[in-house]
This record gives sequence, structure tokens and C-alpha cells, in this order.
Amino acid sequence: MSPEEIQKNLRRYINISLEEAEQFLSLFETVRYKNRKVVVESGDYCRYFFLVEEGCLMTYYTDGNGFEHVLQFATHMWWSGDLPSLMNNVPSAYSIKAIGDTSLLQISKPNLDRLYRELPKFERYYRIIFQNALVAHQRRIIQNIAYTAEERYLQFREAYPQVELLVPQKYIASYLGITPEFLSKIRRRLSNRK
Amino acid sequence: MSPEEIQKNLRRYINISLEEAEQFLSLFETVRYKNRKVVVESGDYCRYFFLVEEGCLMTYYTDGNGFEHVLQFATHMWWSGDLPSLMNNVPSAYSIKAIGDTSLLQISKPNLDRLYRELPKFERYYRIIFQNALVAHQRRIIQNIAYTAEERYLQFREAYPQVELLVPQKYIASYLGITPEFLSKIRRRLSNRK
DNA sequence: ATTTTTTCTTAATCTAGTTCAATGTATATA
DNA sequence: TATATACATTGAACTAGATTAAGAAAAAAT
Repeated sequence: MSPEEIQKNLRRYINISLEEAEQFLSLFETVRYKNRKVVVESGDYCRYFFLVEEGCLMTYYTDGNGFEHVLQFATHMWWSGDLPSLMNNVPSAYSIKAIGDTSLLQISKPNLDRLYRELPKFERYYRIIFQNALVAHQRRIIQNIAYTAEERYLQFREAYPQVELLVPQKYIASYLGITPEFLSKIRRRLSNRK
Repeated sequence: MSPEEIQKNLRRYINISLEEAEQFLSLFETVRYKNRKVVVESGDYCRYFFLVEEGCLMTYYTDGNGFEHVLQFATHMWWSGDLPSLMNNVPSAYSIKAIGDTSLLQISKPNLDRLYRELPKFERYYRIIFQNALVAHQRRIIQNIAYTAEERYLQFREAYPQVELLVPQKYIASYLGITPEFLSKIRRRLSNRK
């Protein structure tokens, strides 16, 4: 990603110069993953915080019976990574894999610490990023406990139309907290109704 | 709350002097609510960010059929408030009420802006607060989609034993995404098993 | 191009959790 | 001390969504 592009994106939240955008970028490295490649395996240490450039990262939890439950889809300019693992150097509770061929910018914990130290305005940047993520998570919790699967599916489509095109349906079902079979049923129901 | 106590609490995340703690406190006012009093009504503007001193604040969403769904319980030294309403001056999606007689420190949006401006280390403080809250919300989403109601109830008890003592069971049921009747059934099942 | 693997659909059966309605029990307030 | 009000329990009937198993379709890989 070019410094100009980064600057433009970050300016949604903080006012930074082109030089600062370059300094920011210099702390990252670009990595690429093929479709379905695992980026972080649960139980391993998550050593980077990721910014998705292209493609999609899916974060998921694997339960005691081996079932996968999707926590997050991250597309262009979304952040991803296991925060407790990254921050406290503990094994990651989640796995992360690429959906479609994916290009990432990754920053290590030492470089993130350096970023906060050398460019304190990034405390503000991430304060806003986390605050917005928190608000989105609050909304999702309420949707999960207050609405039916069909309503959640419609709200999801509305909110993340790009994601629906990129991601296999079984993962969308998992994100919604239902089985792929039941999502299939919902979709039929909806198409019959129209 | 005394400046010393505040200093001690904030020092979990940032290094602040007693003077800074006093400056911080000066931006807040203390308010008290009786048990069951509504602090913020959904549809109204949430004009403050709240720090619970004593008692408990419950944030909840009221759906189209008038059912209440609990988003958060906040006890001593937890933050609460409707962030989108506070930040973007839009009507609040949630209501907030006191559970038990409750004492709060509240800061207005203008004072919060001033705090960030005059004491930039509070960007860091809230970055960490929101980051931790985000992690907790991620965990809750996974628990909701990956575990049964009984498992969620046991995990809740484990994680928030103080809350279980303070809060009526029907609200805990709501937090867990189940009906009070079913929580009652779960509790009977558990006590029979022991 | 063909084969293998992954993803999606359909249908029958089953179950965790809901709904409804009644009864019981604390806890406030007069 | 009585009386209202909020809260908790129980059980019977019901339903949204899970499970299992099979086949169809699409996408990768050879």
C-alpha cells in the first residue's frame, strides 16, 4: 500500500503528514497468503497485528468437538489479530485463516510499542479503532440474543454486502451462530417469499 | 472517590501523578440513583460517560416487542454509557438503569474532549480500556454461539461472581440470552446434580 | 478434461430452549 | 401488619434450530 493511500485512510481518525504515514508504514512488512492458508493457529503465539490490504482474514474459535465458530471477517483496511496473545504473550485462543488470496501488512509487538512511543497520536488512532470495534461487537451481541436467525442473516447482508460475496456460506452461518443447513433453509424461505 | 483511590486505579494502565488524578476528577460530577431508576432512556441523548463508584449500572436494549435484552452490567470502577450517542450526538439505542442504590462519576462529552486535549495520556488509558472491553465482548460472542445455555451460565458465574449476588436472576437470564424460566430450570438441574 | 475436494441443498427426525399460565416467595411501601 | 409489587419456580405444550445422512453442484487440483 502506498504512503498516500495509508495517509488518506488514517486521516479518517487522526491528522497525519505524509512523513508520518511513511514512518508508520516502515514498521510493517507485507505478507501474502493463499486461499485457506492458516495465518495463526490457536495455541500458537500471535506475534503480529494485521492490517488487511486485499482478500479477507477470518478469525475463528475451535470448540472441544472440533467445530469452528467465526468471530470476525476482516477485509480491506480492517485490523485483525488475537489481542490477548499479542499483548500478553499468551497462546492464542483463536485461529486466523485467509479467505481468498490475501495480502496483509503486519506489525510486531515491539514495533507496535515503538509506534505508540514515537508517534503518540497513534494511541488516539487505536483508541478510536477499538472504540468503534467495541460498538460493533455490542451490536452483534444484541442481535444474537434479541433476533431470530433469519433476522440476523438479513441484518448481516445489509451491513456487510462485500463479505457475503467473498466468503463461503458455511462460514457466514457460523458467524451468525447457526448451522450451514439451517442457513440454506432460510435462504430458500427468503427466495420463495419474493 | 478520593484522588488517591483514582490514582491507584488508573495506575493499572497509565502512570499518573496525584495532581493529574485531581485534574481528571475535577472534570467529573458525582450523581446518585436509587434502585431501578433509569439513568439513560433509549431514544434520548446519552450526554455522559459513566464510571460506577458503587452499585451497578445495567445497559439494555428494548426490542420491538418490548422485551429487554441486557448488554452489560457495570460495577465498581467499570465504565458505562452509549458510545455512539455520546460521540456522535445521536439518540441512544440502549437504556441504562441502576441496579441497587448506585453512585456514579459522570463526564460530559466536552469535558472528555478536554481531557484528551489537556492530558493526552488518557488517549492511552481509554485505548487500553476499550481494547480490554473489546476482548471481553469477543469472548462473549464466542460463548453465545459455541456453548449451551448451561455452559454459559457456569462461565458467567465463574467470571462475575460479584454480579450474580447483586443482580436479579431475570436479568442474568437476559444477559445469557435465555428466558428467566429456562435459567430457573438450569439452576434446578445443577442443584439436583450436586 | 477428469478426478478429487469442498461447498451447498434437501428432508426426516430430534432437542434445547420458548411460551403460556399458574403458584409461590421475597421485598417494598403504606 | 397488611398489601402491593417485583421476582422466582414449575409444568405442559410448542417451535426454532440442530443433527444425521444423502445427493447435487461447484471449485480446485491433477
